[in-house]
Order: sequence, then structure tokens, then C-alpha cells
Amino acid sequence: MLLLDRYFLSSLGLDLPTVGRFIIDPMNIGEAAKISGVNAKLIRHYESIGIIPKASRTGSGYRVYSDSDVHTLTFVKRARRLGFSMKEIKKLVGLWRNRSRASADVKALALEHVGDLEQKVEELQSMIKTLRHLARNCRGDQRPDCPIIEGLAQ
Amino acid sequence: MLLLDRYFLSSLGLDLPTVGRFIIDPMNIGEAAKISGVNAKLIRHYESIGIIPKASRTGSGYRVYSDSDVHTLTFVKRARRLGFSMKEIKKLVGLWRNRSRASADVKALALEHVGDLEQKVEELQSMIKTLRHLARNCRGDQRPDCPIIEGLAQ
DNA sequence: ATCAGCCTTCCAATCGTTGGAAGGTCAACT
DNA sequence: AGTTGACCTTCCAACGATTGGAAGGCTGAT
Repeated sequence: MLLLDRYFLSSLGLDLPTVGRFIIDPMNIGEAAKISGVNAKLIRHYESIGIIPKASRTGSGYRVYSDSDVHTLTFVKRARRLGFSMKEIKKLVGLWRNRSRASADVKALALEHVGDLEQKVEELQSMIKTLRHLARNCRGDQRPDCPIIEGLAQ
Repeated sequence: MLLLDRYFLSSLGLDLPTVGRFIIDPMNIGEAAKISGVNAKLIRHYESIGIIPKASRTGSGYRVYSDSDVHTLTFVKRARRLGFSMKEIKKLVGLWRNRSRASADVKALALEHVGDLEQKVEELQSMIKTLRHLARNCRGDQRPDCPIIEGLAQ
């Protein structure tokens, strides 16, 4: 990771977003795929359907990705793994990509999604509880008929 | 929910599993679908591919579901919502359905899956953190360019 | 010069889900 | 007894998301 002095940058006629977008740790699609865990082919697909912004290109047409692009891809990957639809993910990613949206809107939307996520955490923890319960009751030789127990317990 | 005296049951020549399976709160596929949130058609599909055990039938062929069956369906629904594949879910459900498996195996497998689930919880919490970060930085008029910030921050 | 990596478009296949159609039985209510 | 809605079956189509291959071509580093 590069450490940048913003006064040095402005002396070059550059601003931070530009730098973030084009200069910091630039890489081809292959490396971005490797780091983010998102298939290169899928990255192109995501770009084509507007999930992620169009990557900038080198003079010869190669896509160029910054660390922050990779971060977005990682976020998408994560969200997908956690069962979000591409439609939902488009919204989520759009949230912090869309610089023209009013702050209040973004905040509201973000917090709304936080609620969603927290519910998922609860559901996961409920599943964890179920599995732990199962494991706990498997010390002896005879395993109890867990489904019935669960059925009676709740 | 029915409260049952097991001595009363045995006086009828019944045991608890049988009771759980066939007598406690029996319902048709429609009600089971409504309670569990799993489409009736999908329940039949799950049965056909072995995700859930074959439902018992009335004399006329209607499928009959117990509370514990509904619990299983809810579990499947949850797992699906949280991004597990049907293959994974088959294993998970099989875990506490399979009475012939050795206790130690079940315990090990269950705890292995708990690890998986806990990683997902962490990923969710990371996403929550990201969104909260976004929301927190949206009080002022000008929203910072979050992707860059995220990119620099991590 | 070679070879991996990138570009494009198109097409096929998988998985999970949902819906419809067709043809039939069953249970409950008037 | 008749009607209505819920259930039974099988089959077929479609969608969303992902992955892979094929074909044909350019780029960049050794």
C-alpha cells in the first residue's frame, strides 16, 4: 500500500479520488479476480449489468482495478455468499458509490440494510444454537431423537 | 401445543417418536408451507430429492406434517436464505435426522458446521461495520468518497 | 518469437425456485 | 348431492446467478 502526501499530489495536479481510482496499486482483471475471489469472467459480467462501475482501461483496452475496486468486489462476493440477490447487492454497492445522492437518504438506506443484516446474524445464531444443541446431546452412546426434542422444545 | 403424559402414551401402545411424527399437531402441506414459509410445491420437491424425509400420508394420500417437520422446513428455509447450497443443507438436515450415525461423528460434523456459520456471522458483521461507517459519515452535507476511504483504511 | 493474459461475442449447462397446465381425488360446507 | 378449495401426479418453461467452452484477436513481458 502506497503512502501519499496530498500536497505532493496536488502539486502534480491530482486529487485523491483520481489517485485512488488510477494510481494506487493498479492491477489487471486477473489479479483483481485472484485477490477478491471473484472470477474474472464474472467481474466482466458484473460490469456489464452495472453491479460495479465500468473499469477504466489502459491505452490498449485492458481493464484497470484499484484497491478500492477490489474492496467493492470483495463486498459483492461476501454479500453473495450470504444470500443476497444481485438486485439487493446492486443497491448496497450503489449506496456508497453514488456520490450524487443526498446524505440523509444514504444514511437511511444504509441503516435499513443494517437491520436486514442483523436479522441474518440472528438467524445464523439460531442455527448455531440448534447445531450446538445437537452436538451437546451426542456425548452418550445413544443420541436422542433430536427433531422431536426440538419440536417439543419450541 | 399438546402436553403429553408418556405413561398415558405407552398405555395406548405409542412411543414418543411415533407421537411426534403422527399425532402432535398434524397438518397438511398447505399449512406446513404457510408456517415454514416454504412453498408447498417446493416442499414436494425437497421430498423428492431427499432433502427432507418422505412425509407420512393419510389413507387418501395427503401428506401429513408434524411440528418437528415444520421445524426442519424452517431450518432449510433459513439455511437457504443464508446462502447455503442444497448439498450443504442436505448434510445439515441429515445430521440430526440420521439416527444410525455414531454420536461422535455427529458431534464432530455439527461442530464443523458451527465453525462455518460463525465465519458467516463475522462476514455479516464486517458488512454491518462497513454500512455503519457509511451511515456515520453521512451527517454533513458532503459525503466523503467512501470507496477511497475504505480502500485507504484497509 | 513465444506464451500467458487480456479483449470480444455467443452459446451451453448447472442449480434453485416458481409457475402453469392437465387430469384426477378428497374433504368440508351448504 | 353438488360445489369449492385443497390436495395428488407429471411435465414443461422460465428466471437468476454462475461457470465453462469456443472462436478470433490483441498485448506485454521474457
